[in-house]
Amino acid sequence: MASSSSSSRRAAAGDDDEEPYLLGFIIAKIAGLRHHRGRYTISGRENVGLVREPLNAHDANAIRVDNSRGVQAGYVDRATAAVLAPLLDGRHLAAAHGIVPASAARYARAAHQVPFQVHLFARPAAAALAAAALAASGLDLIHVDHPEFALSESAIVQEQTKKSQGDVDRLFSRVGEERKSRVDPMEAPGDVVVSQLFDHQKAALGWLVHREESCDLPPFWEEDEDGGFQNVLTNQKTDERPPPLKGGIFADDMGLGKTLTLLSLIGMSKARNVGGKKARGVKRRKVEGAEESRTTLVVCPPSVFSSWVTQLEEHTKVGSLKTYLYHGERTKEKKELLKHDIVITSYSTLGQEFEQENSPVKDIEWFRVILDEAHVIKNSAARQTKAVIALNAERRWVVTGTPIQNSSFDLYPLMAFLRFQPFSIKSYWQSLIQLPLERKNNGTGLARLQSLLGAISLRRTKETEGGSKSMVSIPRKTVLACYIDLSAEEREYYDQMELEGKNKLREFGDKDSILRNYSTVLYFILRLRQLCNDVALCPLDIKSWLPGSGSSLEDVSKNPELLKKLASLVDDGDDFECPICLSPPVKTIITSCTHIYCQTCIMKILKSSSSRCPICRRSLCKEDLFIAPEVKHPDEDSSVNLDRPLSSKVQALLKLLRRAAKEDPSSKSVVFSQFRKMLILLEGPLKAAGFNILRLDGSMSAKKRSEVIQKFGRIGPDTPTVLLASLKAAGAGVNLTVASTVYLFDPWWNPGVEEQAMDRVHRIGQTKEVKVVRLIVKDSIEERMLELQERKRELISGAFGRKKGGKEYKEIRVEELQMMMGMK
DNA sequence: ACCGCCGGGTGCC
DNA sequence: ACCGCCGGGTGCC
Repeated sequence: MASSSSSSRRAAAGDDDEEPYLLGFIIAKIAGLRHHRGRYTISGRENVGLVREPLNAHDANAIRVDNSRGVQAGYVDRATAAVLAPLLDGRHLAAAHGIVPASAARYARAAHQVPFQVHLFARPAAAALAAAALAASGLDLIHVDHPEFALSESAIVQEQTKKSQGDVDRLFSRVGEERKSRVDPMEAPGDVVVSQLFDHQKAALGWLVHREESCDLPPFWEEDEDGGFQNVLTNQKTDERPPPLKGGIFADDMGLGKTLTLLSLIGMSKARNVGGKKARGVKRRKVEGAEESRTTLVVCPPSVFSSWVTQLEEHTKVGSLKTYLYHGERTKEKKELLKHDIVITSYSTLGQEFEQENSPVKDIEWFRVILDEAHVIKNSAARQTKAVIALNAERRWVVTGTPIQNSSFDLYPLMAFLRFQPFSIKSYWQSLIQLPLERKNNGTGLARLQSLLGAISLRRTKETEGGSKSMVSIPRKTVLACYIDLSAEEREYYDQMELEGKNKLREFGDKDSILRNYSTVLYFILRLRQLCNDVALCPLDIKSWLPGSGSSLEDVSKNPELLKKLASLVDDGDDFECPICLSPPVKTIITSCTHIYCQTCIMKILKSSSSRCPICRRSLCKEDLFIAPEVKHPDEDSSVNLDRPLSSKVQALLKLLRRAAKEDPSSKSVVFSQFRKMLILLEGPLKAAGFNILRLDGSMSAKKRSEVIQKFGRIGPDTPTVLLASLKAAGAGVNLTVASTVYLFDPWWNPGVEEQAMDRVHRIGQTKEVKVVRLIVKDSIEERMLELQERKRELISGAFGRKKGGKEYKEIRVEELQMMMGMK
């Protein structure tokens, strides 16, 4: 539901008055996530579409929520929909548009519902009425004059991309690099092409065939370990494999023989088709049935017709490539066209037919479309351009002899033609490429454009040729465990905590009771895990949280339940955000209903309107707000008490690191922990031992993070050799291949999370063998977590199938808890 | 009992 | 969903 624009007649000055503007937003919930595939693809700050479903059988007010790829994620919760639907239907609201906070996106795939912002647009004439209706309904309209919140609809898109400008550039340059994987050259099909190809043409042919037939993910897409797919640029996620980009830009210099190469490509698929029939009988025939044809449509300016014809005559066997010139007087029969291997037409012919009823070129599902001298589609408004973009074909090529990245015309139509997502979506193209390009003061736009084009195009000049690297293969990875004995003192703490936990569990008794007290059990598990790492993680850290300064609000530490909730959030290194301003909270407030906001954000709302929690609508008064102590910023915290003896695990890590440094002083390591605090605790001892270290965690801004990664990537004397990283901060796309050793400081029961961490180091670009060392405390919850990992792996690999409906699922969970506590 | 309370079924719309 | 909510079963202690 985009805000509609009245662009058709904008002569009169008063016209602007009709433009819808952003009234503000409300916080609603996406409900029913469990029922819709779109939940897998919700990512942080994703814009989601709201689609009114007046004919929904269950609720006439239904409003569907689609993710940015158009896949349904759920519905707007019933209560909110009941308010919004009449306003939308009555045109009091011109549009509504959702945005999902990053923290909510993180749990969307597991949750039943997540909160999100719904931005509301109204025309001035209807705005007052809409606002009044919203107020009457009890929904809190958060106005745009909120300090953190100055945006228009387009600003939302900008906001989304702005957040990681540095990351974005790194991603672009990475795409530019990775494309250069070597592709084998190919000989022209002898039964069609009579000429001998030059080496560079064979290489080009190999590349063209590779592009058409490889099943690689399109640029910027990566597969994650749970079988889903993520676009590292836009953060879109999907569980359906994005289709490969079959085609690209063939931009060799004039005179290198592009047309001959293309004829070889066309002959190739024809020849293969014939050969395949013999070799693979049934299978091939089935595929053929699904395809309409093997006919290639060539679109070019009429001046180039003759070039194609002469090249055909000169280089191909007579009659081996049947060609039809679709220009001037021409057939209307699809069948007739499909009898040929090549149909050549002009851009203007296509343009003419674009709006006609029976145009065979428009309707045919072409095997392949080639746009030759593609400059014609520079004007995105032109009918010809639209016609070309609308053509049906799986394989799409743009052929040009001029280096297009230096020319000034709009390349957006090209992306649209190639169906190269997300650049084929105008707003993405604009914000990622076009705007930076126009700003010009830095090279951002051009650099991105070049790597983008580099990823999908082949361009050789007459002077330089080749430049291909050998295919990358990744060296081996070995995983070892280092078992650690706790000191007598640590063991005492640990055993005591474990005993307490076991007693509690026994006290709860039956499964239901355990489930009711789930959080308490988790609390013990958390504490035990912390004790394995370092006594200092627990429980002193909670005591050390001092009340916020001079506020009239009550300190959360007087409310143990809420404190526990906050503690687990912070300890797990989860960076949460205020759902009102979508930023990390400033002066964190936790409500009695356990929702987290900035102090200013929530106060403003409570003052302005209904005094209810924007997330759960429970009524709130000042006594329901608790101020959380400022989460200490790591930098202020590095002066850790060094008098304390080092924990057994820290000592073990130091030993391992020292040994590795002795063997190879230049080797680099990454230490992963799930506890941000642990990383901070490690800083002091490691520095004291003479290591040059860096830390990377979730509390850092995207900019800071990329800075850290960059620094760690430097090679040479006096460069950092140890990176302390939190599992979650080193997310998808982060490349830590300068390191060759990984220390997993603490285990996690989901093996996938650890895999992901290892893969930051063990991935394309790694030149050394990778060693992964798990640090495991003997006879502790950590050993049991390893066992659980094993079980999970079995579960994942399907050994247990899918027989866990309802109760059985619960049983597994309770068993897990009991097992963790050493009771089964 | 035209109630309260318990506990199972249930879960977007 | 480890919730809330609905509606059926139930009914001194």
